[in-house]
Amino acid sequence: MTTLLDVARVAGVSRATVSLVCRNSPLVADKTRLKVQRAMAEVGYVYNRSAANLRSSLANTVVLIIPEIANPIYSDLLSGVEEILTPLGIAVFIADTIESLERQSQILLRMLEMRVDGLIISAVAGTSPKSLDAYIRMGIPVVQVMRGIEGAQFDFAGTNNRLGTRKATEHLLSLGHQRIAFVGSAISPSVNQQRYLGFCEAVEMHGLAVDAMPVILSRHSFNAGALATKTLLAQPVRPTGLICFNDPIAFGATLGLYELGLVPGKDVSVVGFDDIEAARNWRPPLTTMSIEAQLIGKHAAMLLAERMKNRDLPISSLVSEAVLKKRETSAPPRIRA
Amino acid sequence: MTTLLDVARVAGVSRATVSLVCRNSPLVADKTRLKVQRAMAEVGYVYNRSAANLRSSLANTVVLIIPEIANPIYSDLLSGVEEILTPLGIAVFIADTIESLERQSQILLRMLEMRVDGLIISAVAGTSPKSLDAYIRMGIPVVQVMRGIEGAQFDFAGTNNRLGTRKATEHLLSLGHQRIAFVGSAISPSVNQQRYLGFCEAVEMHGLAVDAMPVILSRHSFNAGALATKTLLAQPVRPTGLICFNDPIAFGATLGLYELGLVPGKDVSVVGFDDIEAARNWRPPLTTMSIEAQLIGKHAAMLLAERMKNRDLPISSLVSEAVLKKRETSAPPRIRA
DNA sequence: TTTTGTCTTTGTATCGATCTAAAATTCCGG
DNA sequence: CCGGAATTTTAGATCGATACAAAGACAAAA
Repeated sequence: MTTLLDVARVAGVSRATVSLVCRNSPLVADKTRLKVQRAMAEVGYVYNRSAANLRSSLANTVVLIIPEIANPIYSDLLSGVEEILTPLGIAVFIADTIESLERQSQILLRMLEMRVDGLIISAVAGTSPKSLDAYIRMGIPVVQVMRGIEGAQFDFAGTNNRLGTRKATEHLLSLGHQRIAFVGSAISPSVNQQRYLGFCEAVEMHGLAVDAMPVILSRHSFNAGALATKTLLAQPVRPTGLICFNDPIAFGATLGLYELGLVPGKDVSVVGFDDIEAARNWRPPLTTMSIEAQLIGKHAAMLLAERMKNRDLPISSLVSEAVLKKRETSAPPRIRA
Repeated sequence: MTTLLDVARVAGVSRATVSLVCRNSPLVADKTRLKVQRAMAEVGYVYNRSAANLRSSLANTVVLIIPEIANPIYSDLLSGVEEILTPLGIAVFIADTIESLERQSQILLRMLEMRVDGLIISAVAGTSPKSLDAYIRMGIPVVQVMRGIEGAQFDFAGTNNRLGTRKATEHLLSLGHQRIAFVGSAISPSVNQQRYLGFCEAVEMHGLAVDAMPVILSRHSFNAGALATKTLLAQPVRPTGLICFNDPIAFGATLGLYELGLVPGKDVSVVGFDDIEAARNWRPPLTTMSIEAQLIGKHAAMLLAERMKNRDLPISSLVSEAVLKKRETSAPPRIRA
């Protein structure tokens, strides 16, 4: 295994100089730099980050902790994060907690032991702020993304859920729908609460009774969305529009409609939430609220980068607004009420 | 920041003893171990992995490099890998190359610099075996998964693609289908080649003409699958069954059928490949070939673990057989030919 | 009591890069 | 060609855990 010393010997300079070249410091003269780089190539030198990290306590590494890697919004989020951090020479690792508190604390400990430079976390429901105390003690910046931790004092990047569903619901109301169902989440109670509130706001602002609007909770799968939809449409008075908690549920809803011989966007309108990539590739293309996950990722990364530069900044939130993507699953209701 | 020395002082033992406790060595007496653990808790000690890694050149870390994190088969793969490696005290990191050779080499370099203990890689198309030479030089074990690298001498875990599509096609043939289309991949030429071969084999073994079977290539999106399907069904002689390259394309195919007013599994049969979680949650549940990605993940991890113990083992492959998951999108053709 | 052997514990050198402060070199105007 | 400033380079200590060999503790056997 070759080290700085080997390179130094071949290049005929000191260890310290080679180290400076590694970190491309402006201190070294161009001639020397070239000589060193040639020597590095010659001996096949590979930088040892553990050693560097031990001495400098800078890992140039940030971890993105997400609850469910299979959910495509997190890959959008990741690409936003990388867009900001990669040019800064920071590597981004991903860790998947699979919605398990135990796994999450394992991962948190591991990252602490690795002395990562920062954390972007979409915490599992029920996470205690105490589980991040060690990070505060060690001065490692933490940014919350998408999901906040109750009672935690960290920067946050996310979307305005309440406003988002309000806009979605207003869209259907303005198309003339009078009976709109809310297909909520049985998985993320806190976010669901916010999104349901927005739904209620829109309905009330339109002078309709919230009680008249059916509500059902669903898991985040196609099948669950389809079942929920079939249940809703089996009721005596059918809704003409569906506001879904997220896109996968909305996809399930359209599948459920097809099974009932109904055409989404013609017989019943369906609106999703998130705007994952599949939404624009759906048939028919799904009307949904875009949270612009990639932008949220950029926000989170920017907050983290700022705080890495200066830990005394006041805590801040970057809450973006979801925008309506009107596609083909929403239209005026067939029969005006 | 507290170190081994701080703990040692509080516990009244030497630094070396504390180090042994960290690695829960059986050498320390139970009484001492307890004393040390109490001291650790008291001073809030956090293990420093960079220091440990520098000295022992053991990172207890393995990286899984995948080309597309949004593809759900990789999350199954990951869970299989973790099932094997986590109990061994090895942390698994995920890195996403987003099908970019440049990003892949960045990541490979980074991992080398971190002196990870092993690599499981599903390489980007066009990867040169040379890009892994440094790993051979440094004696870091590498296992290929799902996709092989042309000309590389590493262990491999994956599925038998040819046999898989052969079985899928035989399933439709045995149901009585005479005209079956192959909806291939425009993205992964090498895997597509293998899968198409299996399709041809089945057709020929059944005494039918391969030339009579329509073939079309598709990207891996719902939309592309739907379009391909509509193109196929616009032909004068319609296929009664579709063998799709993977599940997302098959999903697209069912959506395309719905748009044409046809019912998947009744009017036209659709068979997918991979058996991602969404397949059993699809409406109707999708008939598909399960590659058991989780099992493949376990295989890859086992191969890696073996090689970490002994680098002189002969190179080996673990190729598993895909199994048919007969669900509701396949049935005998409507009109017998 | 001494010897032997098993269990535990420890002192010290070491891993490879970085920090610091100081030394060496170069540059330039006078 | 010199002095002083600016630019480069360097020696040596250091980060925190681990390897190794050797020492200490203790019980049982002689």
